[in-house]
Amino acid sequence: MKSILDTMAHTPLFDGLSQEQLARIARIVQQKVYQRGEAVFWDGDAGNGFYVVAEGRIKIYKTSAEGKEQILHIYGPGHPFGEVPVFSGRRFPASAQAIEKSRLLFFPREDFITLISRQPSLALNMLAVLSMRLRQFTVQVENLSLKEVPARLASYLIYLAKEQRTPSQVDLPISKGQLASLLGTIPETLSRIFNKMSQHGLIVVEGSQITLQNSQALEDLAV
Amino acid sequence: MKSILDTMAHTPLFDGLSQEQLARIARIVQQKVYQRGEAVFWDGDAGNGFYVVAEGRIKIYKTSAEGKEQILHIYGPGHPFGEVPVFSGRRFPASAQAIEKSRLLFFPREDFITLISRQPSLALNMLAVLSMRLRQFTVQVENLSLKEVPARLASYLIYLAKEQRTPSQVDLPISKGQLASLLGTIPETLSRIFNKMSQHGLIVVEGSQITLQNSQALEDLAV
DNA sequence: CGAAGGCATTGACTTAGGTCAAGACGCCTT
DNA sequence: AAGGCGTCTTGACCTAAGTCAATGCCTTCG
Repeated sequence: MKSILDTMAHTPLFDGLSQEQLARIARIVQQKVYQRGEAVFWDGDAGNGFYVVAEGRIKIYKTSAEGKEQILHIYGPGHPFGEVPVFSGRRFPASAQAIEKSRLLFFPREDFITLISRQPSLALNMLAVLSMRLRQFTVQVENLSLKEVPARLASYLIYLAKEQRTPSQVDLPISKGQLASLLGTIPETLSRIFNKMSQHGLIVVEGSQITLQNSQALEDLAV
Repeated sequence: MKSILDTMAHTPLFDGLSQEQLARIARIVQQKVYQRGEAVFWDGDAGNGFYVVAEGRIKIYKTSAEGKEQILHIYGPGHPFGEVPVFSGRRFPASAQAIEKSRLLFFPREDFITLISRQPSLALNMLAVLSMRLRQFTVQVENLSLKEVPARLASYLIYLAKEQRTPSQVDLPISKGQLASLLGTIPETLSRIFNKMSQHGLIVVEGSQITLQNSQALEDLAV
């Protein structure tokens, strides 16, 4: 198991800080382990600090009154989340849950704000993190509003292939049900689209292993 | 016409800064006027600074390959926009256009980063701005994915009533066509829903003036 | 004053994708 | 090996909302 310092060293948020500075920040960190399915916080909770994933995977999501769920992000090791209340003074705008057993670092609000006031580069790193997330939200809104489900799936597969550095073979990091929720649809629809893409020779699906047979056609579909 | 300093004094981004600090920031500002319909920047452009609306109204939006448009935000006086490239180092993730004749303040990237490194409270203000925007995006994703169009419209009317401090009378700040694009739908659909809400006695529509006849029912609709 | 262009509305029709219900397929436990 | 549970798939059906086309209406401008 990695140490706190080791995890922090691999988190972009702390890039460019000296060992000494890292050590100072590490002193304010609390560590906590969450079991698969356990809630980290709920939409509307007061937040008194933010988290960084050390191990495992966390989903950030919204739920409708009827119980339908929309996943906003899935974060793995090195990703911070839950910072919005730290800087806005408002409550969490979404819920967070461990989708597998996870170890998290928790940074208390007050201490972190003190640190950031004294470390301009830490402030700039955090600004970069939030900016990248805003970027990502514009893509999600674009997908939900301007693209149909097959295009969203194609985009996601291409994105995965890039991220996993395997141009023609990807491994779904989440269940198909969760993927449906991430793409803003339901399992039945997703299943039918996987089926249709397979029939058209775009992909081969074997459980969570997807082979991309025709990347060009997928790119075209994703527009 | 308000002075640069006067505009800055009414921008939350600069809250808590002394007159002296404001004056120092004002020195790096450039001013520019945009005519109705004129583009401020395009999705994908390189950004070398961000903007604050001094007068007028700016829409931030995404366009699909087929020309459909999704509005992400509409910003009026005092609102900053276009900061993402400043901190992420990437290009603009969306386009910006003046929806009426507008005067903007432009803050060049390099100068502003220098300032922020020396002014922790300015950094924290900017973090608050970005955090509020993230909050707002979670709401937009929730609306697009988990709510139907009537619920989105009801939410928007309630939001307007609060913002305009007129509990039962609101004035649409944008055309109905633009409103459709903001809500993730098309003018025809929006028109029909206005019609249906009127028939059910929820509202009375007279051009851009909407009277809320039954706020409770609207709240229920908005879920 | 009258033409013209943009915006909004209305109607008829189509369709993507959601709902509901029934199986199928692992895969873990006993 | 058998049972059972959760996940995924398939089919039949429905509906919200998009498309296309026509018309009305208002503002602006020659």
